[in-house]
Amino acid sequence: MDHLDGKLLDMLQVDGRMSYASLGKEIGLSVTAVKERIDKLQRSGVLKNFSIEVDAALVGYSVLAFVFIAIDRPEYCEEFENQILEVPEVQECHHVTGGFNYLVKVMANDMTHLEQLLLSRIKIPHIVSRSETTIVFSSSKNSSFVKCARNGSRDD
Amino acid sequence: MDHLDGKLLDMLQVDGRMSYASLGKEIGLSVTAVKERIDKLQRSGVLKNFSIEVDAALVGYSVLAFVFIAIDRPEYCEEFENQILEVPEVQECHHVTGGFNYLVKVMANDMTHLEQLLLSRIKIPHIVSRSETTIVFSSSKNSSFVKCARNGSRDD
DNA sequence: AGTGAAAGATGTCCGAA
DNA sequence: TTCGGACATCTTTCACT
Repeated sequence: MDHLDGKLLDMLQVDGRMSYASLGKEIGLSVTAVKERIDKLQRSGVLKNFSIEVDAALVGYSVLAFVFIAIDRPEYCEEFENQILEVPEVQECHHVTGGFNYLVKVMANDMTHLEQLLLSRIKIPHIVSRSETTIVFSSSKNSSFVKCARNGSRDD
Repeated sequence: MDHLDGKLLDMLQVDGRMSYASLGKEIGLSVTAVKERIDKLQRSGVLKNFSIEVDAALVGYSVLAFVFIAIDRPEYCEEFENQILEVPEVQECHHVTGGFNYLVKVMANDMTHLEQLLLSRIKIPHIVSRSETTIVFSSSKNSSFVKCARNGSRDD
């Protein structure tokens, strides 16, 4: 992965529909060379997939929350992760340092929905011993952009 | 936004390169009808943009952290948000409930880089009074998928 | 790794219902 | 909103450097 690959990844994150021709024009490569690089980035797993970004609020998820979870015993961790994988409203589940074991990011339609999710699917009896929920008022930044091109050469 | 729009959004989140023809085959609409719906979803802002997902670890971001931030005085919040917007390693910045004001998600190349980011760009003097950093060991789930289609009708 | 050219697939625009 | 058809553009493959 060199600097040109980084630029390709940055450009495609901004517009995943850019053609090989216009990508190539930006970095000075032919259509075929660009395609070959992108294919290779996909095969290596760096480019996980082509996608779209959806405005969660506009499709009805007006509540966002972060929930810290403490697990009763370490051997229950795998079971917890498996259960959480099944919950579509949970976008992220991180094993973390500190007084809790997991940090979970949850989307919900409203407070009632969040309450129901926490009670019925997240604070799993006999597995989760303690939890602490933080509600998001608003997000001044909420992207998934990963800067790939190193700075130092102009990218205009 | 009806059920078919929801299905389109779900399918495009999984594969943003699906052709109008194959999208149409799945939901029983013509190429033109699919294009018209997708254009409309973009205009309304529900579909924010076409993009790709990049594996952060594979491009060198091996450290992920969540940082709680307490702001000294409420009138410094805007300045904090503006400063944070400029930091590419900060993916998310949420105004939250609880003992802190903000929760920030940060990517870094390594621990040294994280330390440097915290000291030089996040724990801003005279604005940030207190912070608490949680390091991520591993993530069993880290997606940005937003389920848009309501359940009840089969989607095979 | 890179190139250009040809062929097939796809996006886009149109008039009509 | 939806459709099908016509045309422009893009993707993909190939032979070659």
